[in-house]
Amino acid sequence: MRVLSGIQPTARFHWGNYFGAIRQYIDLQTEDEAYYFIADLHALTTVRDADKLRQNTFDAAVDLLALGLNPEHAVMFVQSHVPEVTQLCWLLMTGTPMGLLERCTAFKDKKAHGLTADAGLFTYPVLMAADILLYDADVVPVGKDQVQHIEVCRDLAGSFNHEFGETFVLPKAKILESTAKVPGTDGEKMSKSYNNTLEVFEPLGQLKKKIMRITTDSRPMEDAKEPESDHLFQLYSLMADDSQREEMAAMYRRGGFGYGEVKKALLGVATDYFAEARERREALVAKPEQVQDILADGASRARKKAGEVLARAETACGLRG
RNA sequence: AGGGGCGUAGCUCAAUUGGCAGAGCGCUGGUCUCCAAAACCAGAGGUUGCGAGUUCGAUUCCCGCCGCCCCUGCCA
Repeated sequence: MRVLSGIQPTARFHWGNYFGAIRQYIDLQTEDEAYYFIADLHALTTVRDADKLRQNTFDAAVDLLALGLNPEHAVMFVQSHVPEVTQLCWLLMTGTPMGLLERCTAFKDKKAHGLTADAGLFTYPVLMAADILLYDADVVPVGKDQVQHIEVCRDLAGSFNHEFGETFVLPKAKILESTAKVPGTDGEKMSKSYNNTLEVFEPLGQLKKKIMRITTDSRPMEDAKEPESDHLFQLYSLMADDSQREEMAAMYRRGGFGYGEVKKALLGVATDYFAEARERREALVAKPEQVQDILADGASRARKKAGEVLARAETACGLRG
């Protein structure tokens, strides 16, 4: 079994990213083989600032390592460090029906929002297919919004296999149960595009300000409140242990205490929850060359596998003897 | 490719005949609040797409380029 997952370095990771996806990816790293890459080629479709892209890519690497991604267990690399992916992308693109891409909702959505659609955005699912097929991945953990792209990948791999003979492993999507709802500072789903995020490695002073500004309802302190329906409690539950959660729930039901208290408690558990990761991050930032070494090692391991698969595909379609 | 329209703050848009670049929303800080929200007060934010030209002076006028939208064609 080989698990593969990529993450775009478009912004710093927030709680929604972590509890919704990253944590699960990291938990899967002890599968037989795990490949994790930072999708800088995909990020290039939106991040059009060289320094920013460089910095984002480095930050993503450091953050993932700090959050527990272990290069001993998983192959961790930067997408563009394995140029084979763009070569495979072309092989796949030659057989890709336009209609398949036009049907992808991610593309339709962006276009509907008036964003300029360039060819890179349009062919994004093909690059994603190359990402997956290049490493013979069996399992791709994704949120449900990405399931369609996995289907595209299977379609492309299937038709290539049909035309040129068995070449690619057909991957399966592993749909990540969104076990926990992660609301943002306005109570809506936490998302960069809603500008309501709390970042995992936010400076603590800033985190405090953001938490204190989380929107609440206007009920007075005295009222008893139902904890499950409150987004402050939902956030608290993500990071509190069982006894803390019970205690907080009891406080809600009893009434007589206010949201200000909950926010302070939330800041407390959030600080504790990510404290070790923060320390690890500090240590890594102090030694950037160590991070680069990890990425270089990951790239060379990834390229070994990628070279095999690309050669197989090139032979199948007649590009090499 | 030809014709037309557009390009100004993060967003939507103003700016008289060519005369100190503005408003709303958003953002930041403050008052208030258990914390917020609302309300009120204050503040930050700009190479006016890029480049050249005319002019004492260009967001405004002329020329070139780039990008986006519409119409009409052309090619495969």
